[in-house]
Amino acid sequence: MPFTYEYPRPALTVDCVVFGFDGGGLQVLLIRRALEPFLGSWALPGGFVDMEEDLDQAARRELQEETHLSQVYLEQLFTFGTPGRDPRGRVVSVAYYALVRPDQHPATGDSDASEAAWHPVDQLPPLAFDHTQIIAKALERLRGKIRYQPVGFELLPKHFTLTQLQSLYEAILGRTIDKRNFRKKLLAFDLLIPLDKFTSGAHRPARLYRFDHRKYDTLVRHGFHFEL
Amino acid sequence: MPFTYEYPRPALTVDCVVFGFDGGGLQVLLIRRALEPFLGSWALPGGFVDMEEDLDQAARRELQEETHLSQVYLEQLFTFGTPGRDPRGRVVSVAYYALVRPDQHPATGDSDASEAAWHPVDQLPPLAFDHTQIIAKALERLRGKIRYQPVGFELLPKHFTLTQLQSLYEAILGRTIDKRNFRKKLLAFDLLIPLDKFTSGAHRPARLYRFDHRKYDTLVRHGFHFEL
DNA sequence: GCAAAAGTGTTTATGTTACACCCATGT
DNA sequence: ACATGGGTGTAACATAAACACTTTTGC
Repeated sequence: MPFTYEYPRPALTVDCVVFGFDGGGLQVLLIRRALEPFLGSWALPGGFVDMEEDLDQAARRELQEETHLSQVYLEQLFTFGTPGRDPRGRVVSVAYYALVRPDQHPATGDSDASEAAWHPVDQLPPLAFDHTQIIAKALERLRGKIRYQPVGFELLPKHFTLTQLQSLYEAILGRTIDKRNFRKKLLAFDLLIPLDKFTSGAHRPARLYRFDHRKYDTLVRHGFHFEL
Repeated sequence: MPFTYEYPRPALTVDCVVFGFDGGGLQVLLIRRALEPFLGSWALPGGFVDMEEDLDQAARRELQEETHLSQVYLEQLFTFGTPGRDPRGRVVSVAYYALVRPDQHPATGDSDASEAAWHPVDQLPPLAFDHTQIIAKALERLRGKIRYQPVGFELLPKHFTLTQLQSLYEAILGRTIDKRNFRKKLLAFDLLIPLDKFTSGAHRPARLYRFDHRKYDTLVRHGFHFEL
């Protein structure tokens, strides 16, 4: 069947808010724009959606192309379409957010053409388009989500210590948490598998754990609800 | 600045999942399609986004045009863009969901050209496009949202009884709730204003309440978090 | 032996659940 | 007077919060 709509069409893009955690604060991955408009400004990785690809695919492709990231946790965030958000004309953007583990982080100041760099979420430079707003919305979503879904693990190495996990929660939620209560509560879910592996370094070694995705999925199917 | 992108563009539409509550179960407002494809099928109200209008505006306009609804609670849900979801070609749809009060309900079997009718969410007819999926996603979102944001009030008359409110929660959450505990908890928020107005009818009159939106907004600004 | 981070239990306060009877009205 | 839905409190239980010291390592 031929495609016969006569309506004018907005351009359609995807943009990705990529979150990372370095042990200290939450970071966002930005690229320097190599094209007008906003040439040279920091911006979210993203670009035009191809005619035959799904929206998620478009987001993954752009991430790959502009930041060399693949295999990340990715979720649709919100669609931004206010007329005027792009100086060139009507552009509607489907925004996504991604969570990447430290071991997946591309080096800041990557050799590639499109320079990508991590920026602390609370000290962002001026950004192209409405990307500041998009990041604000992504942060809000992440803050809400982390409390009732175990997405935090996507920001940590596969093997992590309870202290790392706690620091992550503290960084995202923006408040301190009692160590004993935190550990008690998380271990009570019985979703963290203790490993026979420990950190080494200047101080007492800490036990490493991994998150039991399989068990979590099974529990969810049986109506289980993770909460903080 | 002229608009110079050379990329092919998907068509862009909005679709609205309109929820209503009649005291029994949760309902969705559907229209019969007056055009191909899916002529005569039930579908969500929706249509093409104009070049100069915001996405929310487009959703409100389509609601007005197809169901005569205005002034409803409206929120963006998700953007559906899988190639093939529309037999005519690539169409990306930004889905919204709306909550309407019983006193705003358009009469089922409206006189207008586009026939609109309420359908119980758990007994939907076959729908056009991927609208069944869109409704499923909207329901999921509503179920999640009602527990931590006081959106339920948008589905009730401005003045309502505690029993109505409880029935609504039971309908959406799909389980029964203890009457005394429910009332205790809700009244403890101190966000329901008791009125000097009562229902009349066959039995003991029930006190009417209204939700204190102002106070809620103020509390939220001070970090308050409504939950169940 | 000291600095630095890891690890561990108990008590108290708070919130959640379970549960049964009387009340006001229309017919 | 009876049928129907409206309205109310308390005790048991479970969950969350507060809180301080010992352990292990590298230097």
